[in-house]
Amino acid sequence: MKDYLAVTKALSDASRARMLCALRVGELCVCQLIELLGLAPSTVSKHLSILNQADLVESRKNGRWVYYRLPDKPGSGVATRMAKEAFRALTDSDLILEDERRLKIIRKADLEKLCRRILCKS
Amino acid sequence: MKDYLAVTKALSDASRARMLCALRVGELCVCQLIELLGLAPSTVSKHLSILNQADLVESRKNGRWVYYRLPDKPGSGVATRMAKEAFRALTDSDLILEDERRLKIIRKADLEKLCRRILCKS
DNA sequence: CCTATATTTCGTCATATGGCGAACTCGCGA
DNA sequence: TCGCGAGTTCGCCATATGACGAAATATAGG
Repeated sequence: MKDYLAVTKALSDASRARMLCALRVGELCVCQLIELLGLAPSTVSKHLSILNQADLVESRKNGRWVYYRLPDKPGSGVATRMAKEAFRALTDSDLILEDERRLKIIRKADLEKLCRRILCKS
Repeated sequence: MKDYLAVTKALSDASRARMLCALRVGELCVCQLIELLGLAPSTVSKHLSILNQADLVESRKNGRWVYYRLPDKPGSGVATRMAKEAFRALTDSDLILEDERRLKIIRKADLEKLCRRILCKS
């Protein structure tokens, strides 16, 4: 029940659901997710921590940047199964489709410039 | 996204998850769920309302009693799919197994007596 | 009709959650 | 080694959530 609640609570937030869906294209840097969602860095970081504790994402540190991704070996646990259904439920969502469109642009941008842009905003 | 959030939020609470699992044995009267969970009638009613709005349960009124059940025709929507995974994740939970044990006793009890017992408690 | 009663609705409270900015951490480059 | 900067942690605030009891609603039975 504990695992189940961690996963379902993690999935039951729009921002976290958007992040998960975004990560289907491959691993993303935190600053790319910040740009996608338009939220404060601290907020995005917190969301990622919640997803991580529910085993819905994994992370990798590379220099100054931290990359998040969907689990490498999708296990047979609660997280994998529920995430799969979440994806199925959301792929047709306007919000998610719009995110995917913007993601293409964001991924093409240079990470250095992307991060600077976030700094200018705040 | 709206439907998705309604379903996942509804599923991400222990009491509501227990109710859903309990309803797998068949329809149950509100007072039976009150007895099972040990919560106040108003609290249980609120939970059922949330499950109902997410299309996770249906209700039927019969005289003084209201019966709740899992959807008759399990559609192909978000609710059905996510509920299925919830069941799969929880069937081995100690809490759910204990609930199933107690449910057998509760279902044998007379509804009149059961309701009176709740009144005495509160 | 009037009463008893199963359920729901409403108001209230304590806690949980999501958001932010400030301060901290840690790795890279000057 | 010093600072810059990406990411996290912390503290705070506003709102959402889950719990209860009291009051409202609806229905069976006298």
